[in-house]
Amino acid sequence: MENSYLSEFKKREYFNQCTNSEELELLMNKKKIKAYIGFDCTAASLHVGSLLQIMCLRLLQKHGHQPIVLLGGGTTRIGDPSGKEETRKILSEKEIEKNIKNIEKIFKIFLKTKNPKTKPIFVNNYKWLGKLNYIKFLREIGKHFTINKMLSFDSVKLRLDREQSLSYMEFNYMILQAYDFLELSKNKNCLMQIGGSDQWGNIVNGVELIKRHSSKQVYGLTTPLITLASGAKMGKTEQGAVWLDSKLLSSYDYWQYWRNTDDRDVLKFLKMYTDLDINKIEEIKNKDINHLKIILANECTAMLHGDKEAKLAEQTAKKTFTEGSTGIGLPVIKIQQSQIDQDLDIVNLILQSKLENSKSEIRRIIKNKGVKINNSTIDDEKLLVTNKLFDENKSLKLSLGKKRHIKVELV
RNA sequence: GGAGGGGUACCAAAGCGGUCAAAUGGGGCGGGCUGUAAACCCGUUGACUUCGGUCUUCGAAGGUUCGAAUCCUUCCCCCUCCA
Repeated sequence: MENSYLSEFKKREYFNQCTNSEELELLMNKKKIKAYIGFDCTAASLHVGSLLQIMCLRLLQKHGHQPIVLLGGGTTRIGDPSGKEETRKILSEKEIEKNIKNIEKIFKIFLKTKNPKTKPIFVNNYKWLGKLNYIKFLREIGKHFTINKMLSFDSVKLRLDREQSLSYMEFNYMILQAYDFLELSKNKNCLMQIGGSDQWGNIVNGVELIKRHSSKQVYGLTTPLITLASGAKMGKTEQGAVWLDSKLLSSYDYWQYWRNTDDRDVLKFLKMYTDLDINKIEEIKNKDINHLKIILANECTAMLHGDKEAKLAEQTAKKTFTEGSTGIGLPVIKIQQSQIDQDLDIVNLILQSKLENSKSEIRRIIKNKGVKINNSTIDDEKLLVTNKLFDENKSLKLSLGKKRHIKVELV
């Protein structure tokens, strides 16, 4: 009992609601089950906002249960109205397929794929939703839903209350998600669906549909919406989304994201986003907070990018922030000698680095003493980049503010 | 269908013929303090610039005017009350 899936789920603060906590606990102690989470494929990759869900799947594996990853090729074609104020844009089939492939790769990093009993099962609901027969669907599935009830769900009610249009297509989303669950319960013997708290309504619908349709008891479990101590939502920064994809966000930047966690969030994040043992976290929780942040950053980065990258990011951070030198793990941009010959100035150099994309903004930062080359403040916005600025390895450190550092290499 | 109120920058919200690239607050960015935290303090916050200016922006399109976010016309959208 002590170390069951659900108890650890709760200890790690993943728990928000469950359709039947006690029964599920008993069931999961008695046997290993399959559980699924559905992921939206609107974007080309996943970001930190989905990480909690991924951690739930990892936890399933840890306790010997098997995760099913539903990549919603079908439902992405519809668009979940939950928590949305407006109709989302609908993607083309091609884009969705591409996104699914990309996202699947991410799961293969986070989830263990060797053990046949716990390796993730990937499913795409387009496989069954794509060939639904409308009349048959209405007769078999539709009869179990009352409009009265559907209208009472927050996702629908909110839109109607605000007199914002909700298309019939979107209105059907919850039925399709319920149908997904039914399909997985029938064909994969899936007994549980996990999701964010905004999915509660959709999940309950599935549980009820399965009960009516197949007289089977299945369960729903939700995680809370994670907000940062600052009040912001998890996963977004001013620079953009915190992607779980090295092509979209470097391991160094990923490490930095965790390293910059608010003091008040550190313990929570250690529990939620690392594999560290709960008891161990309790033991170390009074240690120096900055040390804990480094542990957090290392654990999170290692999980996604590997130990090596995590170590490198740590060393680079140490060199950059503590010693003020240039760490080898800093993101690099390359510039051509010919550009220097053609009088490349500091503003255009920064523009090329993509650290900022407005010349006015760059000039402003220079005026406010925010730009440094090799740790010395630049006060002339017309400064030309010369070979003298580069060291013997033909590189130079460019800094914007205290946190944004980049290495410029001359080729 | 009838009567009002409103759409202003990333968000909220003032302005209601020139001094408006547009008050103020939040957010962001930069600096200071510190611990790559929070809080706090200072600066900054449309784009481009040869730093003289130039261009684009107050729901959309037209119009009046030397001059419009501000006045007029049409259209679109939102809110409140009545039916």
